[in-house]
Amino acid sequence: MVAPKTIPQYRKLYEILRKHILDGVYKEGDLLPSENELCHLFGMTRPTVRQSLSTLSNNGYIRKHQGKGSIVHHLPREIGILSVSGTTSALGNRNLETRIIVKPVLMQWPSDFMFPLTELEKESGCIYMERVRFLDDVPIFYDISFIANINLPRITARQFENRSLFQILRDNYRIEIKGGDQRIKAIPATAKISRLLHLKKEQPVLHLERKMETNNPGLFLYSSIFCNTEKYSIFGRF
Amino acid sequence: MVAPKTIPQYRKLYEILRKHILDGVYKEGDLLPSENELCHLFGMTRPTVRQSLSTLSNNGYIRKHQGKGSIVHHLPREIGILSVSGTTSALGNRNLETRIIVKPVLMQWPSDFMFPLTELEKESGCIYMERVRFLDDVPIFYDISFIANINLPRITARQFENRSLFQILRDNYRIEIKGGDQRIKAIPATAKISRLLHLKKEQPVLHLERKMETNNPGLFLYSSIFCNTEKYSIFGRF
DNA sequence: TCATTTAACTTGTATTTACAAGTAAATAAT
DNA sequence: ATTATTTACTTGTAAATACAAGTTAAATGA
Repeated sequence: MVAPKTIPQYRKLYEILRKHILDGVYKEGDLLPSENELCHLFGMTRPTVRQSLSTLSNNGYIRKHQGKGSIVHHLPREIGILSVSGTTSALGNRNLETRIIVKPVLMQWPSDFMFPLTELEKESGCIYMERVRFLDDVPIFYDISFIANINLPRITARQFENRSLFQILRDNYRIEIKGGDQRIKAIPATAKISRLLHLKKEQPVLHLERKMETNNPGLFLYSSIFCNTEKYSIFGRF
Repeated sequence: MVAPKTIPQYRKLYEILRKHILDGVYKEGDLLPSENELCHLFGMTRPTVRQSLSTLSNNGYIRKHQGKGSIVHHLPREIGILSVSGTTSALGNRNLETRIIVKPVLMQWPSDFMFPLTELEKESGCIYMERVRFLDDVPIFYDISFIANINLPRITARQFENRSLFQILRDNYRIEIKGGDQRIKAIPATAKISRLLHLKKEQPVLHLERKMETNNPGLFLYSSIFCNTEKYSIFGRF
């Protein structure tokens, strides 16, 4: 683990309020304390409080209304960075499991890679792995990940089962995802995909190709994700 | 048309920089003028300039780097609020066309509507329309729209061909989209969808169900969108 | 009683000031 | 010539202050 840097005040308040919303202290439709109340409660000035609320708003946790206040928005449940919301069953603490199909190995980048690569990335090779994620014992995501092998010592030796790749990168290498691009398509399931996701061949699956940016400039994470959207949908905000 | 309210300074600067980026004055990878330079150029203070840049960053037009500056990010092409990016051909000024399948009509909401509705919405009924959007004469989107009939006089009489629904709402009713939720699935094309999008039956299509929030609290736009993602992908940021 | 006005809240916009922290290029020392 | 160091720039964080504008409920008027 790596020593954390000093966390700014607005970030601390953001994390506190976010946790309270996710824990149900503030429920959907509730009014958050006003900006001035938060100032007094946490000993900050209004611009600092407003920065926290602005980030919460941008990330979809609240909606702000001039003259009224900040109202808690409904809560997406996140898996990795993907949000899913069930189309049939109600939200709840579902059993979530990750299974490794191909353990992390160091290899060359595929020649027809889905995103253009820099010279540095090409030279470094990539760490490759395949996982399937289950929700209530139903396979939902088949995830193929690529990371450039830049300053990631001993990563292939680490335990990935039931632990988020993002969490390992944050705890051990202090790498955080800052954002990214994605392409979304609907494709027919190949033989391999239908086998892994327990689908019939040619059945429609969602295909996401993602490039994620990190706080380490020049280091990107790439994922090709196949989703079974028969029972669950991908949920998003814009 | 409705008289516009006063537009805040940070919004003006946002629009100027956004237009310059879209027009290619600042190209991908370029460094924007520094915050202090923008202050002098536009006669604002740094917090105001920073608010513009922060919005640009949140909307994916730039990426900020401490110590370096603001760097122009690549540009997705937008159709309505959806962004598409070609998987084969290069970006360019494509021929974009909207064709009405069902003209706007006032009707009751479907009984099994995709989102829960408020009492006010149910009472008001909805304005319904169907459109298909073409890119280079290829049908890409089949869009079914629903709007609650709240304070929208004479909307069914207006011209919708080749003009964005969002633009009409903004110009005539001063309604702006502030954000929204969406569910994404991959489904097999029905007979109607395959006919409209020139696809084989059962071929995978992307299905988006969107609820869009407006600056008018209580007024939402709903869309059910079917996308042919064979040649183009839906492009997004997170 | 009912409608209007007022007052007390809320968030939105904007200025000014100060220092911290990251980057890159010019400068000095080896 | 090469390596450190300094310096000058960049964005990040934070405070204190002021007024505008939207919302709500209490106070006031007819």
